[in-house]
Amino acid sequence: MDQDLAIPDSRTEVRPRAPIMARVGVDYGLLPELAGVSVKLVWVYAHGLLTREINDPGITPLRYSLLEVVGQNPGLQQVQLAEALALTRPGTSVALDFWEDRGCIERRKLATDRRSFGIFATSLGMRELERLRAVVRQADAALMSSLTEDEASQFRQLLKKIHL
Amino acid sequence: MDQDLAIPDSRTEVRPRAPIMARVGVDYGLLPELAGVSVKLVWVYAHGLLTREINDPGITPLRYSLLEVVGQNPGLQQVQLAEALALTRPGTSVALDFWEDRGCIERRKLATDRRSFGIFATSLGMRELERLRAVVRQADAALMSSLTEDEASQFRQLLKKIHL
DNA sequence: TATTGTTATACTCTATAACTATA
DNA sequence: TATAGTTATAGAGTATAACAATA
Repeated sequence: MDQDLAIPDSRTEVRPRAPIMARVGVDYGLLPELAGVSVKLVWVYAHGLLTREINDPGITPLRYSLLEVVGQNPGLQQVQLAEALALTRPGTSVALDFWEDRGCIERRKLATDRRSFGIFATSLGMRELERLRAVVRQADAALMSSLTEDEASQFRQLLKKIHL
Repeated sequence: MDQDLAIPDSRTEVRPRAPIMARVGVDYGLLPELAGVSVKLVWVYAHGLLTREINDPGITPLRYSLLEVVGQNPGLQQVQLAEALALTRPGTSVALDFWEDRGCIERRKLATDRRSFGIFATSLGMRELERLRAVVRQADAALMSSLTEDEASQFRQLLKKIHL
């Protein structure tokens, strides 16, 4: 697999469609001053890195997040998963179908309320989750690779100060 | 307009669908450690803030960016605009149609190459751009409102170090 | 009557393909 | 033959609406 060491010079390939804003002859006006614009560019970059590192068109970052929460919280109902990840109920259904088709999760009928299920990761699902965690950690490290350790930890703190 | 002073406590209304990750009883596992996850949450927050501040469903952040570049670079061709903003040519066409319908830009036939146009902001377009700049600056300030001045400037620097 | 989950449907973005008019 | 721009079309992703089963 040639993606394992593809951290250093791969930024241009990995950024599929994002403006560069260091282009000769184009004046971006206010845009480079806006934090929001930089946030978007970083997000596009991060999403591209992760998508490439995962290397499986079916597994989106969001679907990985779902598997992560299922693995960490065995037996949650679909409504609870939907709320935890800010998904709609139909979206949750479809995403769980995806993981169920891959044998990674199972829906177990609840004895107490036969309308709903408890969602559990299978042992295959737990192995898949472990595999994805390594991949995701690597993509996140690649995202931070232009920062020092101190800068990266500052960056994480500042991000949380904004969204928490 | 009640949105003018809606900076302080409006975060929950402004964040339409983003997980909170400080929920009791749900373990998010690896997710809170990932910078990429925080970047996405901040982006969703920023997009929501800006969309609400603009308060016009037609004017997306991307369309504002286009008007900004047109205003700063009179006479660019559509292919150049497309490249500068990493848009497809069809996407550029449609976005320019939007601003042309609003009387904000005009396509002027080039004498040198009758296939293409020079794109210019009209005087109405320049006024609209000025109006939007104020709105966008305000949304960006709101995005940074939980940070001190120093933190905000650090944050901008770190973002650029990642995406530039 | 309200809730869980599913299916059907629609809407937005964005991407590609096909077309025109020029070069 | 290649390029600028447009129009048509198709694919994700995500939203709502309608439905079936159960409470």
